[in-house]
Amino acid sequence: MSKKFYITTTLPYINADPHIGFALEIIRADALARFKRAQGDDVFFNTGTDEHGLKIYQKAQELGMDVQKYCDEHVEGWYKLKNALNLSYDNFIRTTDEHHIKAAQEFWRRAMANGYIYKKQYKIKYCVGCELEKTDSELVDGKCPLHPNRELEVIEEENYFFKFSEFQNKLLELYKNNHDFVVPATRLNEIKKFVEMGLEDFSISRLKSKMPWGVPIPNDDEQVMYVWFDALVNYISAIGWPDDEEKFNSWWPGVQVAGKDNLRQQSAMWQAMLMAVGSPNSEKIYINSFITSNGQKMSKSLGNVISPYEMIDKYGTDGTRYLLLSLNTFSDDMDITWQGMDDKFNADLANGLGNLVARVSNLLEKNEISINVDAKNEELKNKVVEQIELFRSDEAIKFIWEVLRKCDEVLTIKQPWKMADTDKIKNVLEPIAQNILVCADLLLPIMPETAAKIKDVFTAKEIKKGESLFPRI
RNA sequence: CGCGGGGUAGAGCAGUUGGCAGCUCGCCAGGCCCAUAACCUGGAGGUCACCGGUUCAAAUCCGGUCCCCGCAACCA
Repeated sequence: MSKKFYITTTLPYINADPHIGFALEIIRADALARFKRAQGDDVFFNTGTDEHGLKIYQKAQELGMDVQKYCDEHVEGWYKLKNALNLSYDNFIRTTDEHHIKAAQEFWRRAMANGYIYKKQYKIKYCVGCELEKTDSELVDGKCPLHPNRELEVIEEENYFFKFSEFQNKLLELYKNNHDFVVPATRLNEIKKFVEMGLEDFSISRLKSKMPWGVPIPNDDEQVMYVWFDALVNYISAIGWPDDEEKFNSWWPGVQVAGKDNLRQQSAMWQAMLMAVGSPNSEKIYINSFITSNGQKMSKSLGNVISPYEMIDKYGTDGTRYLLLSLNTFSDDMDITWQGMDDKFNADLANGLGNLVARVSNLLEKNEISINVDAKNEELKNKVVEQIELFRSDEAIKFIWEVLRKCDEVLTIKQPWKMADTDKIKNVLEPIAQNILVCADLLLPIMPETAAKIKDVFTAKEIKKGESLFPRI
């Protein structure tokens, strides 16, 4: 029986446009999913959209639209990403899906039955100027930075709370017993420290009168679930929880990919929630760093936003996948610029891989040579597999490019274009073409179309040079 | 003394069982001419933030200083 592998991204908020950071997240998940499939594993790859909450509700109100209809329209922008980035996900969940809503409610019931949900009064700081609730971290000197002359109102509200505080020791134990539960290690360390400092219960509901756009709470008409409480449940509702237990158990626990802004939610809160309903914890959580542009956070006001669609226009789907997968997302925030990406595209893809395929296939065509395609390079394969397993596609790419570079070097030294004897030419070109084929195989999870094209070129009976893979920019 | 990360060639980075300081891009010179003005070779360029300590030997270990960046909870 083949191994089961479940991987999921986080669910982006539906009202925003697809962000480059999410593109990175989902491409990385996609590459790992494709890799596992190529290894023969049975893979389930989940993504989707988070569709509840105040922001979405307000936006729909602004537009005078029915909220569900607003979501139905906006989800199209997210569906588009599948083709644009050539994603291979098996499931696209929407938190407004009927099944998901029922799952979230069942999750609530069980957590409640186990004594981890309770009601309490709590104080909200409210800025009349903004007409918004303010958290302490938003305040400057105890005042709203936008309206420093107004006093904040304190409103008492009764909400449901989740007993997060009870899970401190269990979470610490989880981290202690699973040294790579959160990858990279620095993030595990970060969350460990956070949990060690002590946990406070958090509110998981909102008054329906103020914000009706949420999952209804079982046995309470006055409140709805706070958006992320329901959203997190998607990771298990997507694989059949709670009604299809067999399916659920066959896939869970799974691997999660998230941005560093999600470290707490995924590796602490969500894990505590799973404990609260008696489900196993996640298998592993990969935390990506952020992508910055010109050293700054991308923001509309700075005008330095790079959208995935712009990248695709310029570099193509595989070019975009390559550039993003070349980043080391486990280090500091990664800075990208158009100039830098142009340079890398030209160096690695146009001058590197593309040019190499062109020169080799051209020589094979001119001399009418076909090659034995049964090629192996175990050493390279092992190194690449190891890195992909560690979620280090950037390192895997480095190993592959070392080999490609070597191919260029051998060509220059042996100068097969000067040779007259076809056998001698073949002796030079065949091993090179075979190495390229091995690389193509290994590149399949990273650049699926390009890998297929390269395979087509060199496995043909009559090899033809064909179109260039990556024209220079 | 809140928590965490970082400061290595012009740029981006790698480099912990301590042992002549590396990679990619860019730059300069040469080679090659099959290929996408592509490819190959060589070179210039760094007192590894600073100060002190341990050691035969420190980018790497220890102590201190300066600077930068995240987070500080319900911002899903």
